[in-house]
Amino acid sequence: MPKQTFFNLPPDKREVIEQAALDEFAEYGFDNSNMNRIVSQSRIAKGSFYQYFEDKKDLYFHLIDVIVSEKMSMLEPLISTYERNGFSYNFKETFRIGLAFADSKPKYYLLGEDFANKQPPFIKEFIEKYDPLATDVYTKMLEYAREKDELLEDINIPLIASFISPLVNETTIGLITRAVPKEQRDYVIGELIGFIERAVLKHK
Amino acid sequence: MPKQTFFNLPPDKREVIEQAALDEFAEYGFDNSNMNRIVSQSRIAKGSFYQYFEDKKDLYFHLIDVIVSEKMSMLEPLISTYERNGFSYNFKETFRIGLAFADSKPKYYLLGEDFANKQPPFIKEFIEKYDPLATDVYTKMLEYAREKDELLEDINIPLIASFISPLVNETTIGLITRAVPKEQRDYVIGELIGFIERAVLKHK
DNA sequence: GGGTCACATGACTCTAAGGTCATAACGTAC
DNA sequence: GTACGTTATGACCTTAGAGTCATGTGACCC
Repeated sequence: MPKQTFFNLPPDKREVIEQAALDEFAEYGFDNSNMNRIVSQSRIAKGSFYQYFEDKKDLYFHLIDVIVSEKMSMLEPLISTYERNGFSYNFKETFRIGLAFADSKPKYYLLGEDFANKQPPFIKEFIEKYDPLATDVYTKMLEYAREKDELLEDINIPLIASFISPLVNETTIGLITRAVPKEQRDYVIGELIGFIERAVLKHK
Repeated sequence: MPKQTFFNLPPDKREVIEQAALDEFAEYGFDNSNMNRIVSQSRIAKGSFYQYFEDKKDLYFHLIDVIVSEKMSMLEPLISTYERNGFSYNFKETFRIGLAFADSKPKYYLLGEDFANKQPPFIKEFIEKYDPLATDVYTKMLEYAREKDELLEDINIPLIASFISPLVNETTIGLITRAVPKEQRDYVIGELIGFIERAVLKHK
């Protein structure tokens, strides 16, 4: 939590600081962010900063709070009508609003996704090198399925492969890091497979 | 690329170094890893290390190379039979092998997912705080769909919500960071929605 | 047994960057 | 206009940790 001093500041000054921090974190991620840059962008002295916040982490968490609550307040009106509408509508609208939010504040999104994501410079090389490998496997799989006429008609193979890839990755990581026991794990895998099959295969 | 010196080393010495580096990166991630720990775990002098590798990054990339090629060599026999088998079999087997790989070398996986992932200490607090929010939205959506009898019978709502969440996130990030133009974007979103709907909704 | 080459060593250097502190400026009250 | 609380300042401190270098060791050759 920022110190009281921060909340005593005139709003526009606060915003300048938040904006500078946002720019920094969105560009460099937490680990590679730099307090000197943040402070000079904010046009405040370093000492001042430490009168507002405990430390760098405090600032970061504060930003996340701001972002999450802004996003939630954009979504809330819709969420409160979920009950009245069909799944497709709800999903589409939620996605649309989420995307609109991300568009209007791309940096918010980048920051919010920082951990789930990559810091700039050298990670890029990396992604470019290895990412294709992962989706390639699914692409192949889908192509053969098409040859065998198992696939639904208008499946865009590379695109769908790019959907499957993170799904499988996240699930795998979840299973490993949470040390899910064997049976439960088989269950999760079964569900995931069912999920994907329903989405891409013809129904018998 | 590691220097020639590294490849001249007796294999077991090389492996000790690789193992130490792996442990370190898997536990701390690249940014928070520490050369002194790696070096002392490897039981070599720091100076020696820098006779083997250009720098820390060089080591990291080397490990990734090792991992990717090991994983690929585990998958290759299967991939070469994709053509002969059905999608379900291919998918299941690929997943199974991937998971077996991850299980046998959990650290490989953690390292490979490092960027796509979170470093230990303080990120955990974070995830615990905010992650539920995201899947919650989908959970709600699915619950209402069930009430309306739109949902397929044996959908495990929280689990499926946990599948949807990374899917949407990754796609959103992709759209934003790659600055995909409007029409193409609508197309991607449409495909994603179709994908999910086929996987969770009853067919009309 | 000395010369050469490849590898080994760890104390040391160097720098980046987070965080501090003594002091100044400002505002409000009396 | 003096006193007190609050906010501002930036030079400075401190530490962590990546990377270096001068020197040592040992294998092999002639």
